[in-house]
Amino acid sequence: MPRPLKVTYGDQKPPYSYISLTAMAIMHSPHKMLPLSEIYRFIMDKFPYYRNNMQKWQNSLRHNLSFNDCFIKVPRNISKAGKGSYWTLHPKALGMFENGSLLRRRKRFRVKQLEKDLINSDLAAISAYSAAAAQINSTDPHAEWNLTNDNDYRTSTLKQKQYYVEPATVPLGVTDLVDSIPVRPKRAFTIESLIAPETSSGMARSAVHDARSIAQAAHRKQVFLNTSSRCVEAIPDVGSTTANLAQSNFNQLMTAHHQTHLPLITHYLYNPQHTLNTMYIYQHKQLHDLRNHFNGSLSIF
DNA sequence: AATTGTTTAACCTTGG
DNA sequence: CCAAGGTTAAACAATT
Repeated sequence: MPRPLKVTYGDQKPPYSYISLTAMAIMHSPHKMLPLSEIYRFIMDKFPYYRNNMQKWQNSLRHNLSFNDCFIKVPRNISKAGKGSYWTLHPKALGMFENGSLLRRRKRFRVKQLEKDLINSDLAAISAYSAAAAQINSTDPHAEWNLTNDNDYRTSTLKQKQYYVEPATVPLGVTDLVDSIPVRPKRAFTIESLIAPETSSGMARSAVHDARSIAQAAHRKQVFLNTSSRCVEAIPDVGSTTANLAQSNFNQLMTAHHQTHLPLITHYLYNPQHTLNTMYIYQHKQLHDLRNHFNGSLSIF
């Protein structure tokens, strides 16, 4: 769990860009995604400077959210409460400040239009799932999954939520899939940790982790093959590329994944390093509901 | 009506 | 210096 920022700047303008501030807010949140109002709140809580001239800097911040590819807008149909979407970081944008400066990045983070389109189609699909699930069942049997009122970075911890429903209530195989999602090594989004270079032992470990990930991905693939007929049909399209994905051939991944029409799930199947776990969980709940409702047939795909 | 999001455009700042 | 990154302003659409 990210440790709280202890440095205060009083009335001084903190030496962070809006992008940094926003990323900090997101990374400190329990689900690594926040609605706009919570981003505001984080910044104002941590940096008194931003308790003034709110119209001005909030306008700037919104500009940054829209303008920069590193921020992804995640639809919020999971519950009707609240307005606006959630904002999260593009998984590949985490190295944005690797030069150590939180004021100015070495290079703007950009994604190609193709990838943007693919992400957007994912998100649209999530919306569709959410809408369908909401229609199916307005009284949510798994309300504890809702993100509503659970954005508070001050009180929440990651362990507080049982993200995974009890095994008995989950279709066989899917639990395995979810449980095997690798937990990202924790790295607090603080000045110190961002400036600090990766240790050599950390590098070595990540190589090991990489190798293990490939095996895990293969296992997950098998599990998933066993759980969804649609997947059986879809996966052959991408089977030949899976071995290479640890080399992070992301375009290949995205293309393959797009063909499967299984938004985000394939991110995890084939890219164990993927960091949008909150999005996955979000999606998974919808899948779960739909799976139950359609009694396994999942014609919605 | 207020909030949220998108876009354009000018200006300022910084690193190379 | 200058190109790229960052800030600010502003108009406007969309959503609730």
